Amino acid sequence: MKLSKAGLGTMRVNKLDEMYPAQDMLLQSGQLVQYGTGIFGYNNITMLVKRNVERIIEECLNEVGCIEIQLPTLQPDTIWKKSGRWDTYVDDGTMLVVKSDRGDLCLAPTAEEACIEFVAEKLKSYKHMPATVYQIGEKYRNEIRTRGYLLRGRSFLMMDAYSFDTDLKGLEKSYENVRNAYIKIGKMLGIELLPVIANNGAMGGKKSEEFMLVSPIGEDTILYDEKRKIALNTEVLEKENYEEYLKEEYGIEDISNLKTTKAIEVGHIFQLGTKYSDSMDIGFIDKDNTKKPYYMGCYGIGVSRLVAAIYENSVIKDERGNVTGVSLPKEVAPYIVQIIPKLDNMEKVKEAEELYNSFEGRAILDDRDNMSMGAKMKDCKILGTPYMVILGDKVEDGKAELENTKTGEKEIIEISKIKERLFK
RNA sequence: CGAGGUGUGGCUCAGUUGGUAGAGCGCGUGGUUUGGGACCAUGAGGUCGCAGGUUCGAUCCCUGUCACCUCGACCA
Repeated sequence: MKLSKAGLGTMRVNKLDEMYPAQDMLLQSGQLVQYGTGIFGYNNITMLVKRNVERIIEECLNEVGCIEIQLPTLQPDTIWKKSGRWDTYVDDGTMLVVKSDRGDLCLAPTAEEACIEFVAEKLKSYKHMPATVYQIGEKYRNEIRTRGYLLRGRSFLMMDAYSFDTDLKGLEKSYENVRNAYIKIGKMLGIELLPVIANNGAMGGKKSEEFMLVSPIGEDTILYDEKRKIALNTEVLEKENYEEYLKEEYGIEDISNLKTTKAIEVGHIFQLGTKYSDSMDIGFIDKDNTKKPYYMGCYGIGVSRLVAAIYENSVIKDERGNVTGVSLPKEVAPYIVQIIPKLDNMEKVKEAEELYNSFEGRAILDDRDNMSMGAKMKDCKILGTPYMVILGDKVEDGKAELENTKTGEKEIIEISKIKERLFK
């Protein structure tokens, strides 16, 4: 991307939101555009970060045998009335209802009903299971209280997966399978996604864990011990018989000496059991030729929330603690390097152009004139590009200064070796 | 839905004890600049959220309304 043609508008930012500096910066620099409470448009870079996150999630789920599908976002009230959740969600205000002359519809807040209808015609026999399907799509919830820009909006991108098994044992296996994929997703994203024991009450069913990113801006409070690999959401303690729940489902007896930490919930996985199969009366034919309910699991990842969390987790500060920008993890950064040539030096401009081309779309060339080098360096950090290459008078031809924007480390390197260095 | 707060140019905000508005940044033009947010000159851009009321006159006072933000119950 050439910045002179990017139409990014102003990048200089004023005083930033103390709680969510990274997202305020995105808004002020035009990388996010707000349309209303909890409703945002994405500019090029934020959109591409989101797409990279999607791609990583897809790869990890595909690897463990999940099948990607696409369910409708606009859904008829009929399937929701079948499960009994229409009235619940309409009454509590989370459901965005669309009235039409052909009946009521909703902008789906989640898709258990749609998914079970989807598989009902396909997973007819025990021979067709286990099966896990997933989709990545926009979800809508008329949140009574939105919060933290993309962290909780009324419209958000969510990956939702649903597993179908013939019995509880199978469900436990499918659950474990997706759980492992989630852990890998965290690794691939370059962040630590921590499995945290959650209250299973909300969706019904047995086991339930949340995947959290430890962060001071998190809404949730967790109890955590890194060595013993125990983490649980404090809301579990509000549960009746929580000791029994922890022991039976997770084999945990001792929860003393856990330290308290704030965390952002980016994923949640549930063993639903037969709840929806029963309420909607949908199932399969088992070996003994009788109809039985599916054992179902459901698994979510808030993709847009994850994007927000990654940004907030990537802020860089100056000595005085002021936020000066972000440095995205290489794993999700759409542009890995930002090239800043001294424009009145034709040799440097030529070198910059060649380097830019060699990155085949993964680099930003700052070719804006009438702007100081220093200003461009600041802008690099506002866009979140992980590396900066400066081609100026201070280095001889054929060499450049390479800076890691996260650590601030700088080195003089031969231009021909930059690409290799960044992709190793 | 309960409690608080804020609406003034693209962004951050001043201001008018009531006489229809300013700054910095950004944007346009000409020129000088070019290594961690340079400068000079010049220009464009606002029915002061919206609707009523009081007043000779309202962006300012009153009432209503809408939008947005923060805190509670809900959630990826």
